[in-house]
Amino acid sequence: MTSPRTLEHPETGELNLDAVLAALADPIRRRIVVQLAHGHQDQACIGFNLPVSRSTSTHHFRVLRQAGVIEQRYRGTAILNSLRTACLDERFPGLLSAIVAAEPPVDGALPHPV
Amino acid sequence: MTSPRTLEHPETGELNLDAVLAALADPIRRRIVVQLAHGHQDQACIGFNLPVSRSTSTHHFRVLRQAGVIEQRYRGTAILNSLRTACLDERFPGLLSAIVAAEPPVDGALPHPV
DNA sequence: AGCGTAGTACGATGGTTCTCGTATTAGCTA
DNA sequence: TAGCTAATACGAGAACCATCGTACTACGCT
Repeated sequence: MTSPRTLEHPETGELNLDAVLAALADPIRRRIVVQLAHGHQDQACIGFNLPVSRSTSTHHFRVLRQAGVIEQRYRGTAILNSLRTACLDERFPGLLSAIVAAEPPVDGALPHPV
Repeated sequence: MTSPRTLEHPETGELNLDAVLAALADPIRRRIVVQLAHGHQDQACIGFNLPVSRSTSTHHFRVLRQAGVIEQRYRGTAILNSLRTACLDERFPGLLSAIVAAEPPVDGALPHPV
């Protein structure tokens, strides 16, 4: 039996405003965040229907995770993504909600409604 | 008499979250914004005591202006900078204050106190 | 074992950004 | 006019970033 795969996440106290803002400055990454904020917690990467290739998608999810914006955990072959709302709000109160509120909900994100 | 120099600013309705977040993702630019927010409105570029060369400083102020974060207007040979607080709050409510609040006040920014 | 699915690793490419130094412009003042 | 100050223009270098395709790993299912 091999050890289970793990993913590195910064702790709440390590969250860095530079990294968080840089992560959220990209429209594709903001789209991911908005979808997570609008009730699509624990969705696999592939469910976000992003307009980029799989490898680029991996890249964007990794940037969000390393900045501490999302949490990713394995589940079978997939990865479940969730927003680190509480951590972000502790370190940078109001930031996430301001950005999510400024962004319109994503259209056509889910081809087959859940 | 030559026509007075002018500087291009985006209108409130043209403010774009991509550009604003990218502008605020840089620590030097955020330092400028924090100083402006903490009561140093209408300060000339040179008064910010930034740890970069003059040309780099010009670059950062231009990025902030073109993103619509600051307003710049000529006054003699200098440029007076001010935060576009109202515009930003209209388009992206709570964003600016969340970022300013997340950033500690700048130490040693003003070598000779005003 | 074999196959399919979800995601990663790697290398490459093209574009953007941060940084600088030097030369220059605009306005003020002596 | 000459000199000073504040800022810009321009060109260059280095670093970074988004994107892709291909090859690969890990897991679940049949």
